[in-house]
Amino acid sequence: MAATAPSGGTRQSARERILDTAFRLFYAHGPRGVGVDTVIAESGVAKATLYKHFPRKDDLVLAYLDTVDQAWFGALRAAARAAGDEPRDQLVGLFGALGTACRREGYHGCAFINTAAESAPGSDIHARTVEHKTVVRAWVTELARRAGARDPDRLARQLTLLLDGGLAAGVLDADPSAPAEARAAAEALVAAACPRPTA
Amino acid sequence: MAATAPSGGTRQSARERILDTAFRLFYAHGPRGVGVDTVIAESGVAKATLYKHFPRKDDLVLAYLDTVDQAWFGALRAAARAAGDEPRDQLVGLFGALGTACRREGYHGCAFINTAAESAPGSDIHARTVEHKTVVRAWVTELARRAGARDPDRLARQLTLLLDGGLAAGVLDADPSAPAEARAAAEALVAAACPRPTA
DNA sequence: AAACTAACAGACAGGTCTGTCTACCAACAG
DNA sequence: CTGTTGGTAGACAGACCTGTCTGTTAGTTT
Repeated sequence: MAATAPSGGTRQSARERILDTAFRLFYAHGPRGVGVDTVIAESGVAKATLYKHFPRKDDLVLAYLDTVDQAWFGALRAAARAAGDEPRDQLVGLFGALGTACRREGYHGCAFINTAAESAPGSDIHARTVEHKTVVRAWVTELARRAGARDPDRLARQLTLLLDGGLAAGVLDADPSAPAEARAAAEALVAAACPRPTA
Repeated sequence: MAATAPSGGTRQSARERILDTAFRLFYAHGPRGVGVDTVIAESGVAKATLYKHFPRKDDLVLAYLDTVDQAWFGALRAAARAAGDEPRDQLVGLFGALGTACRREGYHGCAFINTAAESAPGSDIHARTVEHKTVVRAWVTELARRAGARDPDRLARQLTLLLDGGLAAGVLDADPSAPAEARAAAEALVAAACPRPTA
């Protein structure tokens, strides 16, 4: 999801260099589109070192997904908090993270959707992508509940659909109107689903 | 996007067999996840024959995208028509295609989003996926205009975001609640965007 | 009958992929 | 001084990838 790579000012350990490089390359080309040799070359690490930290390439992909999960979920929470204390406002505010991500150089849609598209449905990697979406939706559901939504599950599903739509559109083109319209639609849906205006 | 493969009852030509097989395999595993040899083996065709009809693998992928485009766009139009003559109802009705696709065996999300995720942004293939989404959105925009929407572009953008969200969710899991909620959200958005109720 | 067309069958080249292995080096702890 | 830890450098195996090439077979047209 086009989040910032974890940066380190000081000299990084081999593990960190591998993860940073993998993050950058995997997000840009998809895990399947990047060979282990490329990660090795660009991170300036020995092959044995990479395979010591990540015995199989899939382990590296899972670590990459964990990194993205933290970054993106963090961005969503930050955007929600920035919208104020009212859960109702936060439900709309979290779409700010979408706009921020979309404007970032090299934005290429949702890392989880993109990775899920190229992984087998039963695999560990696919399961991890599903898990991420489940956790995010659970968080939105809780927010919807606190916002007094008539049916929090329903509102959360609708909002995450919009969010995923905005992210999915990002893999095609990074048109900034998508996040803006997603936010506007979210406002309408929240207004329709929460009985009494909080203010 | 999980549309039906073109079927032929009689003996198919080599070209048709190649396209049908490519459709099935590419949709299930992604174009990059299927080797030309596999397409050859499963379609029972000689290698020279495949390369005669499709000089490069990319040509086969483009033909695959054309097939999906026809099938999915056709399904959208059919679902819209099935909802009646009122453009307003058609805007909601087109989401029926999402539910139908989602319930199909082997449903795996949107072929265009999935393919775009694994293709380079400047490539022919990527351009074709963008073109498809553009055409669909233009069609929805026209529908929104005929429905008397205050801002047809805006409503179309919001509805296609929902549609893409529903399709993107399909690559994670084929939960049938997603299409249902997408449709419900579409109803709310259409109601909010079209000034006077038609009836 | 002869020529042409479409397809089949499969070897082959040249490249890339993952993952394993050997050998070496530098820092540091006891 | 010696053993351990963490890293570098790169050869190697075995599989798979795309795309080309040779040769054969069957049906159709002239």
